[in-house]
Amino acid sequence: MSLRFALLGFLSTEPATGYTLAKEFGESMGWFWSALRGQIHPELRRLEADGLIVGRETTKGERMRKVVYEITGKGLAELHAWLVADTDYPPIRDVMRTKAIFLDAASPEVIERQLCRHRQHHDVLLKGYREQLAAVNDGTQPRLVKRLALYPLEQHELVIGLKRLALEAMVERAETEVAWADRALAWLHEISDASTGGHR
Amino acid sequence: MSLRFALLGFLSTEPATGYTLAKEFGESMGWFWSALRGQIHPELRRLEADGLIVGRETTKGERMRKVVYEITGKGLAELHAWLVADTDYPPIRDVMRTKAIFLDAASPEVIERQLCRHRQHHDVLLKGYREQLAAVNDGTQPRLVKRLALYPLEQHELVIGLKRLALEAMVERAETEVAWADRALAWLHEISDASTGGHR
DNA sequence: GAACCCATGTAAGTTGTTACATGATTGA
DNA sequence: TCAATCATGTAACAACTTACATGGGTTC
Repeated sequence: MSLRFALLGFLSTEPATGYTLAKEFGESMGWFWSALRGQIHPELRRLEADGLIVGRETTKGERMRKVVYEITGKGLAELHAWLVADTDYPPIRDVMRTKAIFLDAASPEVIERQLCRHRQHHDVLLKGYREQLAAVNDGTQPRLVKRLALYPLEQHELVIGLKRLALEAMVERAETEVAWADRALAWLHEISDASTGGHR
Repeated sequence: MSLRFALLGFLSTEPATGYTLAKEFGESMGWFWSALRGQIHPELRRLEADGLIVGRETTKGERMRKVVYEITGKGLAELHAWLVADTDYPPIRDVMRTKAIFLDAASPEVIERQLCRHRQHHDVLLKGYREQLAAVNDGTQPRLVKRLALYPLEQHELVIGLKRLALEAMVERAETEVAWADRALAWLHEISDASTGGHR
């Protein structure tokens, strides 16, 4: 159910087309909630059917049809209800750790490779989140700028602070993963050295 | 596709019934990969159809039918192939952070409540993971004991180490979340105090 | 005999992925 | 004119949740 609210949240900052939303949910918005076009277009039609958004049909250039979606009062009310409601957390499904507990059946080389890739995966994410955070901190993050325009000055600290906290959480998580992989790799080398009889 | 491999992994330690698997994937195994009966029973039938496991029909007591599933050679080969293959990481979908960036539309009380619940959610998980980790460290974790029985003594350090690492990752993640929530709450109180004119 | 655990199974619905299918606009 | 980008949509499939439906075994 959360894509629905992620879309409403996005549209509560500014109207957008399905295409734009799909791009955003694969890019900046996708740092928190990702989704593909195949899911977004149908969801938008459902949101419109429920009266939470309205699509205004226009054209780009002469003939190119496009639909700009705007959030409605009812949509804002739904969004607020979701913000207040208890968050329901997804069930735990951790591929890497599930793999890790059965990786005793593989060679040290395979284990090492999996840990390196894990490190690399999260290192890429880490760089992305740090960039986003830097943009928030120097006031160049476009989504944040648009969101701030909706609020009076005395609220800006709250708006910025929440976005910063969200990004900091993602940074910290990625850092934790990288540090974990490094520690795991160090341990692996330690026990490999020991079992090869202390060669060097 | 990972439930398939989580089941194969479990069955590579010992045979089990669908019921037992469902219980495990809601309990100890569920600390890494959770699944419900409605998904497990059909998946077991698919695994059997593919020749990766075999179900041996027995009875409990006089009349109570039960099917104990065992992994086959082909199943072990599939499991090993998955261990070696590149892990594919799920797309990012973080409910709390998605909520956080739109929470500027809610009152400080709502924000505080969401952060408290977030802290509580992860604190409960943290306690669970710490218990599991303690059991691994003092050799009383039943799944680990069974897994160790499959390996010669000189491999035990590796088996234990991998399980410990997996649990440590979960502990660290939960700790990071709790610390984040605490920091967020402190920040929230700070800006609330400031905006109410420094009363006390 | 009541409560709780062991054990199986399925069907409907929701969410998410992948691939197909189409066409206009912009800029090099 | 070619490539990239803007724009829409759908259909098949895979993964997961929820609810229904049944019945034996064990223990107090």
